Amino acid sequence: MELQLQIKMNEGLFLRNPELSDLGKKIIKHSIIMIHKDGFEALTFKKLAKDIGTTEAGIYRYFENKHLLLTYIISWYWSWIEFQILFQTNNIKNPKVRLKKVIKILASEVEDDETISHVNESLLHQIVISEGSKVYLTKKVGEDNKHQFFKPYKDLCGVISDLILECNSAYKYPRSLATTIIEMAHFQNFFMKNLPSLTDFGNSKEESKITAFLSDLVFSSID
Amino acid sequence: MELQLQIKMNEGLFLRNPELSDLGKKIIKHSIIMIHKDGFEALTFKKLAKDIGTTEAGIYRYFENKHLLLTYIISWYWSWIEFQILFQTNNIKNPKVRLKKVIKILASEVEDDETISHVNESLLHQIVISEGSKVYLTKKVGEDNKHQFFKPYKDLCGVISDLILECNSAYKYPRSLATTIIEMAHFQNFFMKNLPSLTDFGNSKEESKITAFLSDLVFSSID
DNA sequence: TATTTATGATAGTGTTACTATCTTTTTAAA
DNA sequence: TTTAAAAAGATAGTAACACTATCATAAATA
Repeated sequence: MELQLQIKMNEGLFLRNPELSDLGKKIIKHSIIMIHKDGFEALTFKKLAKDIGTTEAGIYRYFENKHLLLTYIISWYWSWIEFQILFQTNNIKNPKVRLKKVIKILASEVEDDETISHVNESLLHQIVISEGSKVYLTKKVGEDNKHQFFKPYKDLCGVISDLILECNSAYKYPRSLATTIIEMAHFQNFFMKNLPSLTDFGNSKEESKITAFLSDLVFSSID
Repeated sequence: MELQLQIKMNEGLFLRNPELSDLGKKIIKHSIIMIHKDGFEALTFKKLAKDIGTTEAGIYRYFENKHLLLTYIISWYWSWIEFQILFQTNNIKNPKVRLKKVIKILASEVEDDETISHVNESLLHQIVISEGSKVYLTKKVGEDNKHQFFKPYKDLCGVISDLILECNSAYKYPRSLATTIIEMAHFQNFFMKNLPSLTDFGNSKEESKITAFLSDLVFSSID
């Protein structure tokens, strides 16, 4: 059996769908590699083009600018993570066990998804940690939001929020707690690796401790 | 009685100390206004110079580049907030009451500090919400950290962390909880105003609800 | 009064973020 | 198989940006 997962992306993010051609997939693949290596600020379409073996114009035919390219790959990640969560928690009846699993998925290194060869999910995960918030921390948030560019993130937040309510229907802040889990899973990871004194796991650098912290935080609140 | 608060800034952040001249203060003042208006990405030294009535070179004599200028004003903010916290919680004996007050200070609009005329703290607060994390979300974090550029943020984290331990000396994650409070005070504010469905206070848009959420989160954890 | 220091004015350079155009190759319909 | 349409390659060009450099002038200080 050979399955292929295809994530349907918002059409406003691209000019030509990168999933439908070799060049498109190369753009995704190499932009992930390059952003991971030197950071988003250092990415230029010229360098990316050279890396791929095409020209600047070639990339502009797929993405209007680099911010939309970043928005694309980050959105893709959120959709993919939502699927991972639905898949991996599918058979778990107990909502608390499920929520615990969700926290773990969000706070752990991801394993590469072999069925999608043009995306290195592990690198992408690290990009989301250090560049993810730049997608909405702009003056154009409102506009981008109108185009529904943040729907995957919101959907994920919705899934977690519902799960929180399943654990405790009386809890008053399910959405804010959901975003807190998502953002902190990443921020604590970034701090642990880069500014360790801002966390309590700077020495060990074990991701399992982030899971422990978040679980403690969440279940203290909703129990 | 006339007091003047002066925050001693890390000397690596500037080439010439902006606090010591008219031009320097104008750079701070107008960069805050401009970043608040159009966002950090849109800021250029040329536009800033024109606004002030000087030339590009004039600004380069104070700051090596715009990222260091941002780092400067954000650091300044964290130092200022730490002072505000120490000052406003000075007489409060009960650590829980004090921690509650700290959460409120972090999550509320700031009032302008009239003693420092070249800084509009209220605008600066909004800048810290939407641009603050960009200061460390770069490939140069490690290097900047070595230069101690993040000391004010870390100091604030330390103050809050100590306070958490005062409330409950057995709590295992005081630092991570401190950064969670700081970051979430800002993120929830940003989401509330820009992507309201990610929070539970999107309709009312009252900052007091963020305080309520964070208090609930924190005191559930440490009690 | 002499000298250092800060500022102003102007020019120049390499790079980035595009836009445009024209040709060649690939794909798909007739 | 031919034809036309779509995608990709090649190249050029532009405005803005992030600087660096230089020289003159004004202000502060010794």
